[in-house]
Amino acid sequence: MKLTQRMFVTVMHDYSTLLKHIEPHINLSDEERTLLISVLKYKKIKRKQLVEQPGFVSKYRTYVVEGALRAYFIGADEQEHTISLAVDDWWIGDPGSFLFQEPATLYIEAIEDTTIIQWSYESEKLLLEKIPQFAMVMMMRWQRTAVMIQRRVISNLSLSAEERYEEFAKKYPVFVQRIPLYIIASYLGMTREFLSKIRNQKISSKN
Amino acid sequence: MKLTQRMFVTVMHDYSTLLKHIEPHINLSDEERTLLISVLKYKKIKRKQLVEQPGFVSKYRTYVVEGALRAYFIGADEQEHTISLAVDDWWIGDPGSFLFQEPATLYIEAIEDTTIIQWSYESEKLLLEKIPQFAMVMMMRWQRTAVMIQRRVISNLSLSAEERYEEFAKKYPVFVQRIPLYIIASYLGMTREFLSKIRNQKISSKN
DNA sequence: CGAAAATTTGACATGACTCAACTGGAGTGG
DNA sequence: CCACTCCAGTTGAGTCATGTCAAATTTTCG
Repeated sequence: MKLTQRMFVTVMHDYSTLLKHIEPHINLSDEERTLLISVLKYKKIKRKQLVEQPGFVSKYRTYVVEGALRAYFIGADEQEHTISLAVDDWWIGDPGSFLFQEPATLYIEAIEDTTIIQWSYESEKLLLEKIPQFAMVMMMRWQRTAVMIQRRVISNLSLSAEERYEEFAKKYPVFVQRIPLYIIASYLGMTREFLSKIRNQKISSKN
Repeated sequence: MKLTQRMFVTVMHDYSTLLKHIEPHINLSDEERTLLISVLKYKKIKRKQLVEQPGFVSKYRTYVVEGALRAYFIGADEQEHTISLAVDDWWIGDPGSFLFQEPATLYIEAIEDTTIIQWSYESEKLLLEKIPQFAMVMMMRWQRTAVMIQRRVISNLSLSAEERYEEFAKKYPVFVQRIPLYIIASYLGMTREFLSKIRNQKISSKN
């Protein structure tokens, strides 16, 4: 009985989703998998709680097992602007702060109660050193990330508020269900009021 | 005399800027440097000439030795939107097309007569295979790229047209000198006319 | 259940766009 | 070396998409 309890504490966290995320791109030896897992930290975050905030250096990469987080900042206009959203099986963070180990500019906040897995800056160095293919996986990830962010720039440049919302709703139906309107509006670069009007126009014009 | 001529043709291209770009992050053995150089292609591009265009798969990474290129697309609004600009010692491309080897959506066009260095998709695979630290360098590059693009999203979300221009002019004085106004406007997400007005207002208000 | 947070709605304001006409180079060819 | 065209930039008048503000309503959650 004691044994099972200890097992629960030290082993029972479920890293399978994260491993499924990484393993298709890489063949981990048993040692390597053990190293990777040894470095992971499992955390539970309550709704509204902050994972990072401006002024503090970002020490961890954050992978969302389940729940929802957002990254936002407060601009000179004193408005919140949402930079990124992450639900189950996505990553989120303040990449500039982590990369250069300088104070963050973003808040990372839980939109729902959320469970995350993290690894530290030092651990990432270790992983890059000890697992030859790890850099490759990360490279692919960052490249895809860059492509995604660039797509967002493209929408911002060429689409109207209504078109941006439509594209968003089509691309991320999950977000439309789970993320409050005012956050979506701040992600799309429009006011809550205007997004509200867009939504209701759509409904009424469907009759 | 014959010998010098051959040397000119096969050896004389100046890869030093590119190597300076890469080598701080990596210790290349002589073999590795030879491999890298063997894979590079040196090209001269005339003003207005296209390096890539929509519908064609992007086969090369492009590094600008000197000159200026831009990446743009034509939106549903039939307007040109500039996605990225590159002058001396920068990279440019359609990363989505290269990564997934699917048809490009972007035009890459020379703004001035330009010299570039390229390597192919296959070569990149080779470099990743043969040069252990190459993935690491690329990872860092893509990570920095992602951070940069994200900064642009931040400006788009939180700044007015005038503020965006001011930030741009401060950050990239080179571009203000060398890139025509209508391209800068399309990069910043505003019309040529409006940017023209912003510029002239600024001058007149300085008296 | 009650307070706080999120959303909706309407009237009004404005930043940025559209259109159209004009100006001033920069090539280009005779 | 002029004449011509073409492309980039400028300017102004009118318009439209989106923002602002404020109040009413609905939803959420402790």
